Amino acid sequence: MKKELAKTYEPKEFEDRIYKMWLDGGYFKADVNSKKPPYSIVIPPPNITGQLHMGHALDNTLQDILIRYKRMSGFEALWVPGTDHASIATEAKIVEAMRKEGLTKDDIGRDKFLERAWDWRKQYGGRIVSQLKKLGTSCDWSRERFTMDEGCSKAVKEVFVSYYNKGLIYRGERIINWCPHCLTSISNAEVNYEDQAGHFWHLKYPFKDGSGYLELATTRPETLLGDTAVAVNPKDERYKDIVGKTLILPLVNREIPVVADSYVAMDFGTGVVKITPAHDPNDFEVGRRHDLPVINVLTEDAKIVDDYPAYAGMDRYEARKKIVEDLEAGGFLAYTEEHEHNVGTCYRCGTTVEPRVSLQWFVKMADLAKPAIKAVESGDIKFVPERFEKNYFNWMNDIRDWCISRQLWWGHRIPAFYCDDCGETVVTKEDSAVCPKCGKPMRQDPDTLDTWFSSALWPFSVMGWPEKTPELEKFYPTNTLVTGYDIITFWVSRMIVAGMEYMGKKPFSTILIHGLVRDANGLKMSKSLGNGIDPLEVIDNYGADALRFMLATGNAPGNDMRYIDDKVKASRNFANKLWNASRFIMMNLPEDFKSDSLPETLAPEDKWVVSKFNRLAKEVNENLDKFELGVAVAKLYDFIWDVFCDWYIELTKPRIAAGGETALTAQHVLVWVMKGMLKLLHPFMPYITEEIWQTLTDDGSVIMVQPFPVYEQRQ
RNA sequence: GGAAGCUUAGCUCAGCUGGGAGAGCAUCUGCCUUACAAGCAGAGGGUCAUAGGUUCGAGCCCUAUAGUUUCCACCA
Repeated sequence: MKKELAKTYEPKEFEDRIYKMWLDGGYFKADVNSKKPPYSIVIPPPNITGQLHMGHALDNTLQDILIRYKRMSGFEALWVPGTDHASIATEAKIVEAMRKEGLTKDDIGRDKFLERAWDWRKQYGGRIVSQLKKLGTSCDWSRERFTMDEGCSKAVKEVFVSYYNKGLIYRGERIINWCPHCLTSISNAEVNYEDQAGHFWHLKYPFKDGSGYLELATTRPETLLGDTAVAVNPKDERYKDIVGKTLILPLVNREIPVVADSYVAMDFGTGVVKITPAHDPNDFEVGRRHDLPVINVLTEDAKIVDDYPAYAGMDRYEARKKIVEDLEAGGFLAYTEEHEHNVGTCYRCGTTVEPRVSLQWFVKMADLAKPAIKAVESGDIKFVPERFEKNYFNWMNDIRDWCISRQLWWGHRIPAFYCDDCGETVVTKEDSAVCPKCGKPMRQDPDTLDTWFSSALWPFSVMGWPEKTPELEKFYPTNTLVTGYDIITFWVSRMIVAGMEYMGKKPFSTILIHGLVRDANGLKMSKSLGNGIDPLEVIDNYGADALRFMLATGNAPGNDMRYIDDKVKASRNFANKLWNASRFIMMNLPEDFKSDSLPETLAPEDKWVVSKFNRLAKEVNENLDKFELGVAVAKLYDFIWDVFCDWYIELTKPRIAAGGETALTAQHVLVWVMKGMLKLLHPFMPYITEEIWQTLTDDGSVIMVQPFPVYEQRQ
């Protein structure tokens, strides 16, 4: 007696059971010694602070479809999972938790802080992993990695030291983006610009010789305190005579020169710019060209420094208000106009960033970028869809040096050591250093590295680099990277750079780019809007298969999609249809039915459905090979519902009722096509196909390791 | 300032290298027909944004325009 399928499709009844069966069976594990051709994917590591959201669900569904397809198609398929330590995000969580206890970082010190952070990671870092499992992801969990585990940390040190020795990393005093809330530097990739309504204050700076005023405009009057010059364009006839004259800085009474610099646009504002080298990137450059002093007027949390008693301790906006009042009172304010301008904000916390001069570590990008650009230009690495190449080239061709030091404790500590006695610097993989000049113990740089520094090494650090491992040998370069377009500059570009530099090989062949999952109104899902849909809730309501199917349907690579509940419902209904079709077949099979192949003689409708199926199998393979997952899934839907259920099954009913030879033939064809459909559908809907397969075959076989149908021609 | 995407049925979207205008949901009609009402049979509904062009033939290729979204750069 065959096993029976439950009367109704209840995914909750079997999804967890099946996932456990796969895990216990070791079906997700990849074998480095396999003779099969390799196919590998490394997961974009989710933040340990994260909870599974729709973006993860989409990203990982696509990866799982590919990896299951390849695994069934005879490849040794490896999908390496892992998580990212997410330095800023995690540190912010810990700091916030401590704040509730009335503690600060300085109160408890670095070691205790890190203890807390690791505890936190132990407690919550696995959360997202177990959530990923609910989706049905067939990652090789025995190879799970963490960007701060021993191996990845070793890779980070190795790269840092080697970059340094090659002269590709330097430390220098530069103007960087500073987040006054996170209290750390951030790279220019981590700054988001947004339009904000503001003002344009026209100020009058008096000449020292009493010959009147020079009018200029600014959006940030509070930085006036740090002005060390005023600039005009050298070609500007209006101001030819005043270059070289001296002005008296209002409120401060500092003497500052008028300099000529081509950076100044003649047709904007009054054609006169106040120069504040410490608080504006362009002014910083002008200052360097004219050898101007750099006067910092803001503290790290963006308050006025003590040097200006009238404003000391005020935050930048408070100071702005007061300074404008004082300027007006002193007769230095000509007039004010409304002005919309772009303001940089921290991508983590949204605080307006403050350009700040400080000592930081940088990676020199220009030379490193060249092979990375070439790898894409030559077609060695392909973006799907292709148009995202432009995005990439745009960023890479105009690449700036990458500020990699962060004033944070959670992360990879910079392996640089300083001698307080003689100022010597040593960069080493060792945990401590002794000054080679004066023999004294050295002090390690307190800063940590940008999170993306370790992520950039991910494709090879997870495979054991810098050791020479069989994993690298077998599975590097990886085949496909699946990620969102929002992360091309942060992550994709830097992985290509690191891969080319350290492996001498691209990190992956194809980059499959997907879009965002938006809410039903087309808005970005976000915590602050509260419009996020929890994938776990959806799975609870409709099953993981329905969610996966929905995410793969009606969506072309690189395009955003909307989450609409009805779409999941439609997917669930489809699963239900398949469920019932298989029930129909099973309840109409004879007791001792055995079937491995098609009968010799087929009725016309049998031939028709078989030929339709073969064509489907061929096309699904082709579509998957071209990453047209949405097209493949639509064809499966159409075949299963329309061709198979609505037509073929209906045609078999009278034959089954008639019994005899014609019934037996129909039964064989029904089973043969059903098994083929299940296999084709398995990468998309792994649970239901496994459940039906095991009930139908009842021989202990597992669908996830069955050969994927290619073009099953009858002999 | 530079670049890209999108505009197809009431709604959400597919449509691969140019030759049939499609799906789901919604609407309307009739069905609880023992696989499935999470369903079945059927119906209505589109100058494929606009204007030109290439072609035997254009939703698809080219040019321009409009609306919309996004990315990059950033001028005080």
